[in-house]
Amino acid sequence: MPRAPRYRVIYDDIVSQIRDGRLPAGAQLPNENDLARRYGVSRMTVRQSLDMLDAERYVVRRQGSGTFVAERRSGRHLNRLQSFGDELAADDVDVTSETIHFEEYPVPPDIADLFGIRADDIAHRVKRIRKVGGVPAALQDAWIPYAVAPALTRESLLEDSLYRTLTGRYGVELSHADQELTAVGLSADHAARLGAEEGAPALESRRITYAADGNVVERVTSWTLQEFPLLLRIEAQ
Amino acid sequence: MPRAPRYRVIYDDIVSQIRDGRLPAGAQLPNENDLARRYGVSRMTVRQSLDMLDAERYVVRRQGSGTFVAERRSGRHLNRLQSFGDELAADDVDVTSETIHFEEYPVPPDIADLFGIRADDIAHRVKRIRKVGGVPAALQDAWIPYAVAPALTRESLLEDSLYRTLTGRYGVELSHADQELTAVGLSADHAARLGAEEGAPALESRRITYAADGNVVERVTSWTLQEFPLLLRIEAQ
DNA sequence: GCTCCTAATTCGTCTAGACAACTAGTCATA
DNA sequence: TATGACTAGTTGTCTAGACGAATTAGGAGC
Repeated sequence: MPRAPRYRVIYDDIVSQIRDGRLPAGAQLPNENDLARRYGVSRMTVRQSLDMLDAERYVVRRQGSGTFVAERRSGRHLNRLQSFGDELAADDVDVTSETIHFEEYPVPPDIADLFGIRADDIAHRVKRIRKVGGVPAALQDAWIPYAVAPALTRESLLEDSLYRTLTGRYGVELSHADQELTAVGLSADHAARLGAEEGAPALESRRITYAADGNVVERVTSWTLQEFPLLLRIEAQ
Repeated sequence: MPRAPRYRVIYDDIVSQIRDGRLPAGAQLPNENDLARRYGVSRMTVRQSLDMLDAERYVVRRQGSGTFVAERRSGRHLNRLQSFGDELAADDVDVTSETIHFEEYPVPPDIADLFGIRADDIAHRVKRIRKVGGVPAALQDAWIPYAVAPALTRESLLEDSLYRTLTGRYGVELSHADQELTAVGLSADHAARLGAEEGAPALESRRITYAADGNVVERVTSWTLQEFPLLLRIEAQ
């Protein structure tokens, strides 16, 4: 593990303060000069951390006034790379997961190509139903290269999200994800699993997640029912 | 028009070079010290411009190697706030627009509240069909406060995108947009206009665009057929 | 009470450097 | 021919300031 740059350490520290409630929504952060003194860095370095926090909507900056912890909106926020559960966490709803399929499976050629392995090599394949307040909300079909998480078990997916398992247990440093969104009609099989009608409209998402070293970490296709919108904020150029 | 900061001027200049092909995809930019000399600023200021270009995928930076113009993927890129046409511009397809409805219309209460005007005040309402290569791809239903673009005409929408009309002709400085995505089945009316079956799955997007001064600039609901995916890149936290 | 002005506070922009980390070559050597 | 060390070039990180722009609180004057 290479040592993280200081602005990253400061960013992580403030994120953890926001996550665990030490810095509640709406709270004002110490001003930039104070932060610089406290962390023992120059103001420019603190600003680099705040730039990241701002870009990811953890904080709102107001010139002349201060920097404040952002209020969260309801829905699934797509601006940060995070688990399905975290995306919804601010809603105070119960997000659960039911694994309906878990095996090590020979990969088809397109997935093999994506993962940079040989066709018919083994990868994890996990299908899960995500429920919100006990109601099925989405179905996920994930491929994970065996090398990324050799000891992945059905149990390890129960207690924690795949994202936290990968980043925590396997030390994978995530970089970014490319996501493709379309509307589709549910197949009979998928509809049955989600308790919906065949052909019911659903949001199909094909996501490829990359690690910091450039390797592909997972390829997930998911179908989300229309009652669960995705939220997205786009910055002006 | 307040004078733009230097990093923004440099950003705009490089974007325009990329847009018009002077900097083609894959080309290497001058190094940061060169750019600083050319624009007569310090390297940190150039880096601020490059940070923005990087965040919006205009360029890729490789430590030790250089900064390069990014290759574009096919589809509609949602990471930047830009017009429907610009989202698809890199695909070398012909994006056209057919205005099927244009009038000044009393706003319903929810829109009035959003715009900060009184219910039954007047706003522009524009419905358009967007076509890609002559084929209907999406239907857009937009509300624009009268005050934002008092002289908006049907003709002005023909020759240029709404975004460029607002930013160019009316000097509106855009800040960001909040977007909500769901899958829906098309209504009979919408399906007919898009040449699709009633109930065909479509991506419904409800977007609210904000100006830099905090005012709402437009509220657009759009329905996109399933053949035209949206692309999105999500950064790790 | 009210308005206007001023001062303090805060974030925004920008400088001119320094050194570290990384990449892609070149060149000597086994 | 391969390998490894070296080097030039590039972006990454960081400093210690300076001044500008926006907001807010408080006081002076009415």
